[in-house]
Amino acid sequence: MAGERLFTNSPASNSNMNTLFHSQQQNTSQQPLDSLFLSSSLPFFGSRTMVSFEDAQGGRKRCNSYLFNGFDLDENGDDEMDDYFQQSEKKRRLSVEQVQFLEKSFEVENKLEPDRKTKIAKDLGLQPRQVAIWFQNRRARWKNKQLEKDYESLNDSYESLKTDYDNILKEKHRLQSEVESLSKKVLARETQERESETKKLLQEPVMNKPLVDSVSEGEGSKLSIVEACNESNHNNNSRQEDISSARSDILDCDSPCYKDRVLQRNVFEPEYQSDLSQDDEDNLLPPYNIFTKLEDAHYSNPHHNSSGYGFQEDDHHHHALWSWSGY
DNA sequence: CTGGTCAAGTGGACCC
DNA sequence: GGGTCCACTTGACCAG
Repeated sequence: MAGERLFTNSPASNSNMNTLFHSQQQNTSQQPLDSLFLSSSLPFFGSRTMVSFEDAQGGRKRCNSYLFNGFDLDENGDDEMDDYFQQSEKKRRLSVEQVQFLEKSFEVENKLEPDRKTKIAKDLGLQPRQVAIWFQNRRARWKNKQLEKDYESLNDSYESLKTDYDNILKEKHRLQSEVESLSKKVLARETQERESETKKLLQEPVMNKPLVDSVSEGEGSKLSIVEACNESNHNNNSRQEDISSARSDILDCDSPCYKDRVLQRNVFEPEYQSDLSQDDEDNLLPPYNIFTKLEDAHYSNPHHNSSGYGFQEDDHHHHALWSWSGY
C-alpha cells in the first residue's frame, strides 16, 4: 500500500523521468543557488536516485552507480527501466547537491511558502511534496539540536547553582558551629562571673558585722543576705528584688528601672530591643540571657502570676517570652 | 545483528 | 475542505 502510494507519488514516474530526459533543459534555468551545481554534469535526481551523501566528500561508498551506470541517457533500455522502477520502490537518499541546495534554502528561511516550494522542487527535480517533507524533517532535526543545546545550557547552570549552594551550606554549618562554640564560651564566662559574684556577696555580710547583727537580732535567725533578699521577694513587694537578677551583669537589676522596664514595656517593641542593646552593648551577651532574666522576673513572684488581675497582660508577655525562649 | 540516520507515512490540530 | 505543521512512526540503508 505504501509502496503503491510511493510509486504513485514517486518522482521516478514524474520529475525524475523529466529530469532524466530533460536534464539539459533544467540546467538552463539558473538561479542564485544553482551556482552550487553548475559543475555537475548531471541534473539533480529525485528521491529515487541512489546517491550517497558522502560520495562528494570522499566518504562511504554505496553500490549506487545503478542509475549513473545503468541509466546512461544513451543506453537505457527496457531492462534498465524495469530495474529502475523495482529499485524506485525503495527509499532513496537525496544527492549531496540536492541536500546542499536545500540546506542553503533552509538557512535563508526555515519555512516554506508554496511558491518557494514549487521553485525549489523545480530546481532540484523533486516533487514539491518531497521538498516539503525535507523541510519538515529538517525543522525536526533543528529542534532536536536546539533541545540538546538548551539541555546542556540548563545543565551547566544547574551544576553552577548546585556548587554555589553547597558552598553556602558549608559556610552556614561553619558559622553555626562557630556560634555554638562562642555561646558556650559566653555561658561559661557568665557562670563563672556569677559564682565569683555570689562568693563576693556571701563574704560581705561576714565582713559587715553591723548589718548581719541587725538582721539576726531583728528576726532572731541566721539568714544570710541572700535569704533575706529571697524572703523580701516573696513578700509581694512590687520591687521584686530577685537576688539572681540583682547579681546580673547583664542588666542592672538593682536599679528600680529594671522591673519597670520588664513589666511595663513590650519586649517586642523595636524601641525596647534597641534600648537593651544600647544599654547593655558593653556586656555583649546573647539575647537568651536577657529572656532568662525576664522569665525569672515573672515566675519568681507567685503572687503576681496567681493574681487574677492583669492576667491578660501577663499572658501576653508569657507568650512572647516562650516564643523567644523556644527560638 | 544492532543502532543511527534519513526519507517518507500517518494522524491530529490549526489556519484561511 | 485543502494546505501546512508537528509529533510520532515506519522502512531502507549503512557502519561498526
